[in-house]
Amino acid sequence: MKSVLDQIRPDNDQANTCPIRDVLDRIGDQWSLLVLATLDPGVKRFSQLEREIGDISKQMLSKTLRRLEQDGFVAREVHAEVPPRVEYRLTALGRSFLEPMRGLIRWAEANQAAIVAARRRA
Amino acid sequence: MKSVLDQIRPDNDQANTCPIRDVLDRIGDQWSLLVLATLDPGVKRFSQLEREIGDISKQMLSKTLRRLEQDGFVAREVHAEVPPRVEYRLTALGRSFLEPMRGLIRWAEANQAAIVAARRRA
DNA sequence: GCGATCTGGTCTATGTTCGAGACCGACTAC
DNA sequence: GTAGTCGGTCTCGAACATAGACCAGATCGC
Repeated sequence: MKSVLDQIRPDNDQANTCPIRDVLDRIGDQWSLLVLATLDPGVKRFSQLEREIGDISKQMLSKTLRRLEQDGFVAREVHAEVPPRVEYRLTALGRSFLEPMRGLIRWAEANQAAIVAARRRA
Repeated sequence: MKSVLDQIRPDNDQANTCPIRDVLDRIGDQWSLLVLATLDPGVKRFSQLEREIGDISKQMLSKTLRRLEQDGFVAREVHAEVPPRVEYRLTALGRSFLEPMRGLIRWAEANQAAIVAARRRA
């Protein structure tokens, strides 16, 4: 009778690290998912990500990329040229993460109208 | 050749409201998902949610619940008694949202070890 | 030479958000 | 009268995000 969602609750983590809270605290911020999605088609440079995302600040892009790299979602490759060239790409882990995300995205597309309607009613 | 994930990018929204960004900005915060998950088994009262989640402040619980109610994920029912009794329950929309979430949660469970390992390596 | 330009960032000042915890009304139990 | 219950709200300081200036180091036009 235990729901998968039970796993999300804090009393379920022996070592003070509930997997879902851990993962979602890093992914669920304003930008991480957006960066991952933008990186989905292939390798991109810093300024390319900046342009494509549009409304992210350099600082947040930098910070987000560094954390995603730390966590093994993206790989960073520096080319020692002038001007410098830095490339970012998804790792296998990053790509595998986007799989379940697509389900959520489909849900969002299908149900946004309902949410907007509820918002208007309220 | 268009990825579903393309939908996430800002240049895809005519009316400045990309469905996925819209939905995830509200759901992807620290607490919303946690509240929804806690509400999954059934009706709960305010202080019950507070106790079960544990590390949420009253303010954030209140704010999160109000936004989830606004967006049509949860329903709020006040019983005019003393002391007051307020019950929260998932709506059909809220329940349907948890479906795709389960995929993400399974991914988190399966891959957290890899993330922790990457973090240690970095 | 002299400046403008390119890149991938960092630094700083300002604004927004968050958690802790005090406080509240209305009523009950002692 | 004093304390406790419940579902919140208010205030305060701390943490965090944002915009935008700034940087090095090399190359380009003139």
